[in-house]
Amino acid sequence: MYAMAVNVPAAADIPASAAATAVAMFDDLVRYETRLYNAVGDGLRRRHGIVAPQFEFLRYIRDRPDSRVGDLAAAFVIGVGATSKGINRLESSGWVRRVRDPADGRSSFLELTDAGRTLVDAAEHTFTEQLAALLSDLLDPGQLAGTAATLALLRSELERTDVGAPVG
Amino acid sequence: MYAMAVNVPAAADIPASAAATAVAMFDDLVRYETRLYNAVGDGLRRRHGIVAPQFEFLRYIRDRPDSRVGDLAAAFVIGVGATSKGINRLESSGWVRRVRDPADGRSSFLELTDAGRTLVDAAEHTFTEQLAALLSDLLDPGQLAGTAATLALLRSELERTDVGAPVG
DNA sequence: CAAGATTGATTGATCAATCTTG
DNA sequence: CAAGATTGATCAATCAATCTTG
Repeated sequence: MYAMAVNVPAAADIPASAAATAVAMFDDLVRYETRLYNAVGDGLRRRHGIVAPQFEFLRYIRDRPDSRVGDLAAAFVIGVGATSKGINRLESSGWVRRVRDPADGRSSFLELTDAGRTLVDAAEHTFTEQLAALLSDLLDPGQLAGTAATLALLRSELERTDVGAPVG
Repeated sequence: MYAMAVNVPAAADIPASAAATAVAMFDDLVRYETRLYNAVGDGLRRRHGIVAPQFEFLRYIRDRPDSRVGDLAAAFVIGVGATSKGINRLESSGWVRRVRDPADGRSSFLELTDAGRTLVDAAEHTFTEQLAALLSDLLDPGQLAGTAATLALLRSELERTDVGAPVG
């Protein structure tokens, strides 16, 4: 039913050294994330002409009205400079608008244009479909939920302690 | 004993939609990987003057004698051009040598210099220590092993089907 | 002066084209 | 011509400096 499902290791399979497991997991995590991100990005580029970070920007802006450049930078763990330039490109393409905050002239609210909204809604179908094929179909629900919960925990720990944040 | 350990979700906690879980997991996976990679890289840069990809290159070459540029590109899922330039930088720094393959003049074997070996051995201590602090200490052994096994499975599936490979 | 964002300079990654050797 | 690698052009991320507003 689920392709290549693997069982949770029994106690005997747990390596003596947690550090060695952590090093191996780091490697698997990084290479898996790279390939998965590439694969999803390939599909988005082929079908919609945008790359993965652009899709993520558009979706974030769609789902969080009144978000600003700094909000995106924090969410995606990249510098505000890179974020500002990314928004420039989305604005040039006609998918995003900057709207000056009347209450604080230093920053702008970001909002989608009609074209941007149409695009992100279409791209989201591709995105979800691909993740289902590349992820859900390979794991049984328990594995998926368990791994998702662990990653969410690890992520929240690094966010809470502000580890791994970019410079500026 | 283990900080913030989380239990494997019970059946009732499993969301109805696997696709929604996959989308959420993708987000946690990508942001966690970004922060973890940044954090590890920060430590390596501060203590040893190298960035994370450089450490990974050096360790790969140390552990796999007679490896070539194409081998590293495949292992790290980046283009051969980027790999070649990365090796140029490591060679300029005096940590890596290219040795022409006598049996095939098109490619070179990569090997560490003495300085490179000293560096990677020292950096590996930092690397392992940081991963222990950022990863092992947050999870109980079962969680760690289970998540590691799942990530290894997912990675091997993408590698087997050559999904998410770079262009050139 | 602090906060938010933008800009400019450098570095690094990607892609395509090229070079060399099998 | 194919395989392996390098080079050059372009694009994007980073970091630092600057600008503007609170």
